[in-house]
Amino acid sequence: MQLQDVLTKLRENGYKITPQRQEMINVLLGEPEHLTVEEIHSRISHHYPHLSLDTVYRNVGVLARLNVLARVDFGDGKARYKLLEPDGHKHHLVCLSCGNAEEVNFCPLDYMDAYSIKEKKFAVQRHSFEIYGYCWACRTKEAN
Amino acid sequence: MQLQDVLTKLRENGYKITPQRQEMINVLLGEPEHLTVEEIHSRISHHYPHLSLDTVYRNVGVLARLNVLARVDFGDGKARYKLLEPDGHKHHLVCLSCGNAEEVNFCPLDYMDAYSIKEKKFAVQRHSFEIYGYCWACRTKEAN
DNA sequence: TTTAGTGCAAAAATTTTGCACATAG
DNA sequence: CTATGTGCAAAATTTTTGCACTAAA
Repeated sequence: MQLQDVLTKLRENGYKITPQRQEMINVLLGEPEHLTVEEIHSRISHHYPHLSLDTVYRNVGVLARLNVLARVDFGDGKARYKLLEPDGHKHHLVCLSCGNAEEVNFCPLDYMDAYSIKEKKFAVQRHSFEIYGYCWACRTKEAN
Repeated sequence: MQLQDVLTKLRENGYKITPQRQEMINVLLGEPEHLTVEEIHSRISHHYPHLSLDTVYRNVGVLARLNVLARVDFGDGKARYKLLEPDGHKHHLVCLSCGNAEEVNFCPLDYMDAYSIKEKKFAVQRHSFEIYGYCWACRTKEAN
């Protein structure tokens, strides 16, 4: 997900581009880890002291609803956020009978803790994720 | 993940098999959705009134740490839990240079909201998830 | 019999919300 | 100029914890 995509999404949905939001987007761009609200807040307040936690809470909410951020739970009580993977790749439900493929709105990389990958110093290039099974049409056809 | 696997994991780690835990496991077995603590509690307290929320909280914690349950965040403030997919399938970091494949401790199906799949009445048979890139060994070799 | 588990109640922690003022478009 | 956003403070909600008692192994 790129800067322009985020700004466009905000504008298209009637949200304003405030300095606070720009700061948040700047932090999230190019951040490979999932960040808590506090982490986002603290990285900004260094050089931009006039930012409240409340605002960060409100804006991660906005951005998550706009499908800009993935919200993930790593088991401590805090929600964590990361920019979604760029569009332009999709995953599918693939029917083993008719071969039809329906898009699925989920990319594993958005929800995976990148820690193990990073620790192994593995440089990710691409990934595959497909679900195979039988679609409703084929299942009812076969039943006759 | 099957009943026997759960019981074994508990025993092997010195946890006791209490009626409360058995009730919880029964609810989770054969439940395709991710349940909140309250949902688990309420499904049990119908026929087993002597179960406190605290106990459910404690036990989802235990089971998640034992890698029996996946803990997922769907965006409302509540943690949700589901039994992990059965072992016996693994996903990998595959090196595009040397072809080595390292196991990765993450299965997308555990963390995916099954709602869209269910709505489409798609019957899942299997799935693939692999991450491709370059391992550290190959990356340093090439740099020479 | 010993160690772990449970229920109760209270506390902690994160997240949400109401309101008055500020500001982007 | 108008509608949305922000900061502050207070509130709501989920989750955790201390303690005495119970129960599994």
